[in-house]
Amino acid sequence: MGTDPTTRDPAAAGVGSAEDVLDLVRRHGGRVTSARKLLVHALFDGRGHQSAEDLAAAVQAQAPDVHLSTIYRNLDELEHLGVVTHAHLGHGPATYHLAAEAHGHFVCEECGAMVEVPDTLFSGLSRTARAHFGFEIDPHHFAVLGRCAACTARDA
Amino acid sequence: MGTDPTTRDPAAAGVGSAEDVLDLVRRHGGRVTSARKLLVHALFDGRGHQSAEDLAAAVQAQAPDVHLSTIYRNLDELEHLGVVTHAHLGHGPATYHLAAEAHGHFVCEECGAMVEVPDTLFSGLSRTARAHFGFEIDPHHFAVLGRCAACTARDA
DNA sequence: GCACTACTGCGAGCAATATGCAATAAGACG
DNA sequence: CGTCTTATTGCATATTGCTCGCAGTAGTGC
Repeated sequence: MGTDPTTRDPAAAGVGSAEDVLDLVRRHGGRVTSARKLLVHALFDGRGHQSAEDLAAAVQAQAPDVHLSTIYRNLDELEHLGVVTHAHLGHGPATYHLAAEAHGHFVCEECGAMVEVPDTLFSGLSRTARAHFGFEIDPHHFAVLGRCAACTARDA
Repeated sequence: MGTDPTTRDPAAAGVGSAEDVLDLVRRHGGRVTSARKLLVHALFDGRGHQSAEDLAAAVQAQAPDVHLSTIYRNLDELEHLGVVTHAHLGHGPATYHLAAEAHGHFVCEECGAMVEVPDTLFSGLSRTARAHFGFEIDPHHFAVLGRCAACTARDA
């Protein structure tokens, strides 16, 4: 991956809709269950940074007795398929989103504000990391902490 | 903070030895207990990235019934004093080290290898973050994930 | 020494996530 | 359409990393 915006699994590339994802699941020998269907739709609908619990709530709005562990298991599977990824934005729960929408995050340690950051911002770091350490960074998984503009101003 | 290498709390600056730390603790109205003394020594001795559990083990080698919760409480206090910081290098427990030795981390998602990264590597990102978002990054808290040279080579 | 209270050990509690198991239901096949 | 296979589920329970309340202990100023 690195800063390259394409997804890891070639089969997951070009997955543009919930139906595409479900097709992919089927092609991998998976079954399209109602829980899975609802979860995938929740991922496409509620575009953003949803925790497993958020997603569970969204799914349970349609099918109340889908269990949280089912959500975790399905997120796990979708992650293996390269369709979704999770990111850690702080000390709380992880947030899940479509892999195709991967981007970096800045999170304010003081107020918790979060900024979505285009990958291009990391290209310099990406280059030096590769040059100095042969390391291919993936700037999406962990947020970069710090202090947002507002808090920096207030503290000064 | 940002990429600035000095520590946040001016009182914690120039703390170069376990005794210095204990003095600082005393000056802040804290007591120098045996558990605390051992913990601070463990932090100075086992230079590196130790989890709370590691540190507990080191302390317990001398005083077997120091409880893990005491370790956590003391680490917390030392963190407030600006003497130590913790970093998250992956999905496991946090690692603690002296704040004066702050540095960035690259962690390989595949093999778990960790590279300590000088702050200078982040100066470009630091600049663009400030310029584009007014955001002062602290590149120490969360590791940057990715793939190390060995794994990148093997995968290719 | 003595009192005062920070600190400790302990056990319980918590949030986020994982897992073993028996019951269920996709979906391939006839 | 019925049957069979087995992926998937719901549930309960476990695990991990960390936090908290409490009653007892032990540093420190006097």
